[in-house]
Amino acid sequence: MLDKKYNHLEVEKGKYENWKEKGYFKAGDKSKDAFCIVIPPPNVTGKLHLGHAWDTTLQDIIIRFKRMQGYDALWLPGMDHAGIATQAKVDARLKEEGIKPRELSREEWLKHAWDWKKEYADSIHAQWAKLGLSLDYDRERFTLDEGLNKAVRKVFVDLYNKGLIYQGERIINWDPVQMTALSNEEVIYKEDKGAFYHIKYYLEDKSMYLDVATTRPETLFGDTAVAVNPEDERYNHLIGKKVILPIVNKLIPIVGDEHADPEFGTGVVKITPAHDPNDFEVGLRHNLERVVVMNKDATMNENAPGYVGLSREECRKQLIADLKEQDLLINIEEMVHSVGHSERSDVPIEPYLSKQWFVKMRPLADRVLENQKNKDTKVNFVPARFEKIMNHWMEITYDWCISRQLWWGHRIPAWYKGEEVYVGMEAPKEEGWVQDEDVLDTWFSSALWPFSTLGWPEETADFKRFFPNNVLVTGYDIIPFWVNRMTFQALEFTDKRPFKDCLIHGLIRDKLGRKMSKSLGNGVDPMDEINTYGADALRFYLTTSVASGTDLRYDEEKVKSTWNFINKLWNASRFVLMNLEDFKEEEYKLENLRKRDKWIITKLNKTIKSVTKAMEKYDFNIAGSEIYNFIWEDFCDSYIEMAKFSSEELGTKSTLYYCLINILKLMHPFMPYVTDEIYNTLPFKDADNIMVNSYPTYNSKLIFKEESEIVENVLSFIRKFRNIKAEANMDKSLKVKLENNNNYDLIIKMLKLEDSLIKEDLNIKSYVVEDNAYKVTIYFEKKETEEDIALKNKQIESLKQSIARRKKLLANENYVQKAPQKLVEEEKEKLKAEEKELANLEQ
RNA sequence: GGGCGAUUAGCUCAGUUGGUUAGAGCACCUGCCUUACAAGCAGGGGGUCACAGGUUCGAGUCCUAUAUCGCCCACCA
Repeated sequence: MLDKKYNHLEVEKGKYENWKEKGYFKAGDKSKDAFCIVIPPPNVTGKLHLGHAWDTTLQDIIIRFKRMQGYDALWLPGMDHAGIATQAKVDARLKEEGIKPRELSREEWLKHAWDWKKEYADSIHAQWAKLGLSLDYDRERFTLDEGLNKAVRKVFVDLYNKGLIYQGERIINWDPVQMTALSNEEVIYKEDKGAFYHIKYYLEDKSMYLDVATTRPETLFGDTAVAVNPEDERYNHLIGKKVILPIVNKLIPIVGDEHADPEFGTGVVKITPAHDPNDFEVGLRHNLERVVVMNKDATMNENAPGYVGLSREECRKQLIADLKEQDLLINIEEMVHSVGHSERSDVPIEPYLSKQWFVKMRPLADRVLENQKNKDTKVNFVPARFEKIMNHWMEITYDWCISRQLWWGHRIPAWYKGEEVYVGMEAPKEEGWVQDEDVLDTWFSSALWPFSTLGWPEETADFKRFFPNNVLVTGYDIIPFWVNRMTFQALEFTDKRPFKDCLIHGLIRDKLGRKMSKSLGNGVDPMDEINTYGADALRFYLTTSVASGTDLRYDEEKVKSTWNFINKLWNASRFVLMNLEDFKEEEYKLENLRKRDKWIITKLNKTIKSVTKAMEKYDFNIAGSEIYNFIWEDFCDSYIEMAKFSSEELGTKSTLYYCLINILKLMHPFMPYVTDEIYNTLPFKDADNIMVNSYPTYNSKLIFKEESEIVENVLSFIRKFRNIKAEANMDKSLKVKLENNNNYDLIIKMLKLEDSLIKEDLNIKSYVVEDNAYKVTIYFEKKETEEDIALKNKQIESLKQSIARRKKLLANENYVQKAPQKLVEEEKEKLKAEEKELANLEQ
């Protein structure tokens, strides 16, 4: 028998290990239809946060649901090496230990990194277990696995051979702390206080100067021109002349270029092709020299004589002082502008001319856009509006910088020998080839995740069976980084979408709507919440509180109230089990049922139908509230109360059993632990474990319309009676007269009316409670007070208003003609009922 | 500058293809220790659905405009 109170710590203890041991999480039954989800691999950089808990629980719910429905459901786990993020953390730890990371050899450093990975992988495994995730660990992958490595190399080589990967000197986003290139997606723009520095660029003959405004004066050493707009009549006559580059005192040309916007700044712009992407383009058009003026750590190099070795910031300060001294500074105009920062190291990125590897995006993106037009092969976003984010990105896309000057990642499969370049799966056999030092962007391997984890490029059984995946679950913030890239890589390499559906959720915020962050200290550790309220409560709260795609404000109070709900389920189960103590399997028959039994069976079947429908559509908040209402209101508050009066009958016992086992199954995907616990205490069961059991199916034979209506009437009558009794503040001395009908007994019992009180010879009539088939006259021995009369008048008034409204509506010919007939009929009936009630009250 | 979302009860959120007296949880008020559960039971109060128009017999829901908040993308010499 269950304990008196639900204790999540007791319930959840040991269960996960048991499930794992029994092999319930393993896929591979070929007699069933396949269903597959791959987990968005968490980074091996830290603890899982509430967002992970939300994301993975959604997947676990889907996979448990599908497994119960009889699919061969594979949920494939794995983790991401998270190149730059992990390297930054490993470096930080080494520094704490007094080791300078860059002074280690690559091999030595990698040893530390793999130690780190192991440590964090262990911790992630422990957290997954706490959450109860039914992952198939036999198929777990890591992005640096040999298999995935092979997939990465194959994709790189193939794209290279197709001309879709190239090496080139471009302006890229440079992180001067991590000293690596970044993709545009890894740059976060922030509003920073800055200034427009207006500097005098004198004409060669010193007859006049141009007012050049810049936010980055320190790049002046790399200026190889100034540009004006050819249409700008203030300056266009100067095109072709030369100006003296301040401080450096070398001559640079004035060029005419569209890039200079006459409306912006002073209309004159300095051109630094090696330190600005737009200037780079201008430089190409005018064949300008590119002068790199900084080192990789963003200190000034030898091209900034007199400033060599200074940091960007120091150089700017010094340069401004020097310009001032030489009367070359006009003024400083303070302003706020947005500056790109590195996502990981949070320092301002430096646009930097550098030789890197790029993916040519246009053809790949076009293929995605084309595919999204075909409803049979497109990725279906849920909610659908998120498709626009992907499509927009595909429309404006630019080439993807994929090389990173890091150690932690997939080494680029390119080898050099003098000027020669070799790109291939393996190193060239001959002597003298040196492999590219760089690694690939983390997202390059993540983009292959839905198929590389299944064994691709080999034609493995798993790949054939489980690809495309059925659904991918992730937050909307990851669409540009990941969903987009998985989509074009899958189309390019498998000719298929990576997954049929893409379920999008939002971000977790704190109670005040702020993002959870370390700096605000408002983060919540899901493991703490699990200890306090249990994984089941956390899971149900996270997945049923908001509609898909919207952010969730985390509110601990609600987790608490979810705990109460589980306690309610727990106690209802206790009641059922107490009544099933001697119940035997052969006695379990849905026969000789009372109306009340048929009513709850009907309700349950309707609930099964609507919950299943909601689950199929990933509407977990709807599924959740459907089950919640069924359990609490229908089953506990109504049925159990009625069942108490017939609990000795086999029909009622069977109904209790039928309801409980189906409730447990409906709840199982959300609350695996507590449902497993209760399922195991049933007197007899239909499977070894609830999670491998069949999901409830709607049975139209168990819809008892007539009996249900009668019970509905009884219940609504009971509600009405209690309502009037409470409103009129009647005490226990009330007397009733009950007229009519079949469920007389049930009503008396439910309302706890004693037979002795039912008399017809009382003298003061107060209220007649009437509801379709039933009628009760309530008498009570005290006289009507003024309050009673006022209340009665109030009721009469509101009834009159309602009647008037209905009459008006029914008098509207348009309504009667155009509205569904059923609605009109209902209106008419309600009107009749109200008129009758009014007549009673006015007696 | 372009796009997306939000705006519903004191708070957090639902609200299916428009169907006519808008729901839940928490909070609040009243009465109950009714042996499954007081972490509960019974009952109750509380909303001109941001705002202004429009379509319709009928609008929280569809259309147009506005406001406030949030997010994404682009630009920012």
